[in-house]
Amino acid sequence: MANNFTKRVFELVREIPRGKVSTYGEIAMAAGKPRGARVVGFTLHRNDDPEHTPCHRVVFKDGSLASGYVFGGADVQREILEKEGVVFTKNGKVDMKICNYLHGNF
DNA sequence: TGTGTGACGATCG
DNA sequence: GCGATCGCCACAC
Repeated sequence: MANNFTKRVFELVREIPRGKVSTYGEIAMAAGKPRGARVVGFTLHRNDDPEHTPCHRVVFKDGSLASGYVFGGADVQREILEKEGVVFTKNGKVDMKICNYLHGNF
């Protein structure tokens, strides 16, 4: 992690409790770059500290799971999240109303 | 130092 | 409602 921004991203992701998720956009906003959602994704892709960086808890703003999930695939990611208590809708997306950790946390 | 790229997100047609 | 396009910004080369 070179910048404070990147550092903040990992810090925030690590801060997500079990059974909760967050979005790239929310993390980017919380890290100080409201339009840096893309950078968040790219940063997590680099994944400096996979041991303490639960990137499976980071999803799209609409609740969709990230593409190219490195831990095994979108199906595995959904399974892990369900196991942790994250609620999924019948659309196969995360219920952001319940599980969005940073929702209204600004 | 400059250019290209991408785990996003919003807007346009 | 869905696909295509643009903008954004850190990082790799």
